[in-house]
Amino acid sequence: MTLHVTNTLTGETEPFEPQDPENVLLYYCGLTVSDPPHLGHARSWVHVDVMHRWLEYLGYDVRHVENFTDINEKIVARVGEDDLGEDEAAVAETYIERTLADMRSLNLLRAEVYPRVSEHVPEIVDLVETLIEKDYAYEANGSVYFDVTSFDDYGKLSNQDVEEIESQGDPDERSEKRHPADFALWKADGVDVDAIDEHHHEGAADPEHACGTAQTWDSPWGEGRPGWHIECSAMSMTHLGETLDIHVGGRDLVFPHHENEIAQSEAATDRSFANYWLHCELFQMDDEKMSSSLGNFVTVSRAVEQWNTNVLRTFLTAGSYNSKQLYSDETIAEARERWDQLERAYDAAVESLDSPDARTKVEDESLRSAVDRARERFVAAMNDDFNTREAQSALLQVATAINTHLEGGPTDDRGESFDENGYDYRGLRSAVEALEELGDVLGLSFAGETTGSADLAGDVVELVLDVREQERDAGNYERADELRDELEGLGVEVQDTDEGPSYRL
RNA sequence: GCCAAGGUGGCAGAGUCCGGCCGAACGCAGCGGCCUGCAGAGCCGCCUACCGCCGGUUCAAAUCCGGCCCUUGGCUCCA
Repeated sequence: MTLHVTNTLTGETEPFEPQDPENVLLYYCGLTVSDPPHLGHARSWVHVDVMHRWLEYLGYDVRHVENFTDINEKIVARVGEDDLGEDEAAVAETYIERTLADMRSLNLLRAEVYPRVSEHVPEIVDLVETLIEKDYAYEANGSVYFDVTSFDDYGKLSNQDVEEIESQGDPDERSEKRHPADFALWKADGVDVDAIDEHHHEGAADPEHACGTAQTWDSPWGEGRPGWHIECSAMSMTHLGETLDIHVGGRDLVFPHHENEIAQSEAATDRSFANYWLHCELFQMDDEKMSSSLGNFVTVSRAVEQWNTNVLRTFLTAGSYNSKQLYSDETIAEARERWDQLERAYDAAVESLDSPDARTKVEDESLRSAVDRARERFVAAMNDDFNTREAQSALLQVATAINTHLEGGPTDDRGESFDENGYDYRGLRSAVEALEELGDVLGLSFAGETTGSADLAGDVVELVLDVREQERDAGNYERADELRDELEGLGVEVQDTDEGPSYRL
C-alpha cells in the first residue's frame, strides 16, 4: 500500500513517487506578512505539517521549505501604523516574528528554511536575466514582463486559455505589456499605493509617506522591486533545486500565482518545476471564504488562547485538506468533543495500566484486535491522499475499544467476560502506543501539560474534592453538588467513579 | 463570460479515482437502557439518507456516461 495524492496538474489521484526514493522535496507557498495570521492560514499549515509528518512516518527524509513574502505593497501600506515599524523591512519582521510564534503554538514541525524574498533579490535578478536571454521575457520602461505567448504550456495547471485571459497586474502596467496576460517579473521603482485595497486599515500611513519607505534594489533595468510570482521560483530553486517533488499552496493561488511560477521556472530550466501540486481548500464562513482581504478572520493567537492546540488541530484536520471546511461555533465545538474523547480514553488507559488490576494475568483478544484494525484503517486513510477525517475516526475507534474494555471488563475470544476483575495490560499498552504514535501523525499530543502552576492547581482541586467526599459520605449531597458546580465554574470537570472522584482541568 | 471544485441523514463529514462488502463510516444533536445519591463521563441499543434533478450503461451505481439546476472558489491582493 503506497501513498496516493491528488495532483492539481493532472486532476487525478496518483501514486506518489519522489525523484529520490528516500527524500522528499516539499515547498509550501507561505504568506505575505502584512497581517496577523488567521485560522485559514493555520488550516493550511497544519495540513502541510501532517503531510510532512506522514511522509516521515513512511520513512522519507523530508526537506521542507516555507517562504515569507516580505516585499509587498500591502506591507508598505502599513508602515508607520501602530507600532508595526518604520519601514517595510521592520513591518515585515514584526509579522514574521508573530507568525513564527503562532506556528510554534500550533505544534508545527519546523521547516528546514524559511526564506525571505528580501534575501533572494540577487537570485531573482539572475532568474529574470535568464528569462530575457531565452526570450521568454522583455523589458519595458525599467520593468520586465514574462511573455505568456512564448511559453506553450502556459495555463496547464489552471486549464486557462491564454486568449481568454483578460489581464494581470496593475492597470497602468497594461500599456507596457505585449499581451494582457503577461505578468511582471520586475517592477520599475515606485510603488503604486493607490492601487492597494485599504478597506481594513483606514487611517493608514499616507501614500506619500509609504512611497518614501518602499525599498528598491538595483538591477540591470534600473532601480526596482521584484514581481510577486518570481520569488517562489527563485527561492525554491535556491533551496531545493530545479524540480520539487511536492508544491503545496492554497487553492486561491492556483491562478495566477502557481501558473506563473510554472511558466517562469520551466521556461528558465527546461525542466519540470514540481511533480505534484497539492492545494489546500479554504475555510467557508457562512457564505464566503475566510481571508485577510475580506477581514472576516479569527487570528491564530486568539484561537489558540480560546481553544487549545490539540482541539484546534483536531478541528483543522476534521476534513480533507483538499475540501472546503465550514467554520462555525458548532463545528469547532464538535472537534473539541472528539479531542476530549480521545484524551479521556487515553488517560483512562494509562491510569488502568498503572493499577494493580492491570497486572492480573488476563488475555483479551478483542481489545488488541480492535487496536490492530484501527491501525490498519489509519494507515490506509493517510495513504489515501492524507484522509485526516478518516484517520481521526480510526483514533476514536481505539478510544472506544479502550472504554469498552475498561467498562465491561475483559472478555475472552468468544466475547464472554472473565470472572477476574482485571485488565489486559498488553492490550492496554498497545492501545496507548497506538494513540501516541498515530496521534503524533496528526500533531496531537497526549502528554499532559503539567506546569508548576498546574500542579499547584491540581493539589488545590484535590483538597476540595476531599472535602466534598466527606460531605458525600455524610449524605450531605446538596453541599457536595455545590462544590462540584463551583469547580465546574472554574473549569474543573469532576467525575465520580468507582475508585473515587477524578477531575480534568 | 471563461476556468475549477462541490451538491450525501437535524448538523457536520467520509465514501465517488479502482461499481457489488454502502440501506451508506466516525462524530455532534436527539431517544431508550445500564451505571450513579444525582449529574457527568462511559458502555449497549435506537432514530433520521433510496446519496441535487432527469435519462443512459450494467446482472449490479452514491460510485461510470450525457443533460439540467444550484452553491463555492479563481480570472484584482489572498493559505
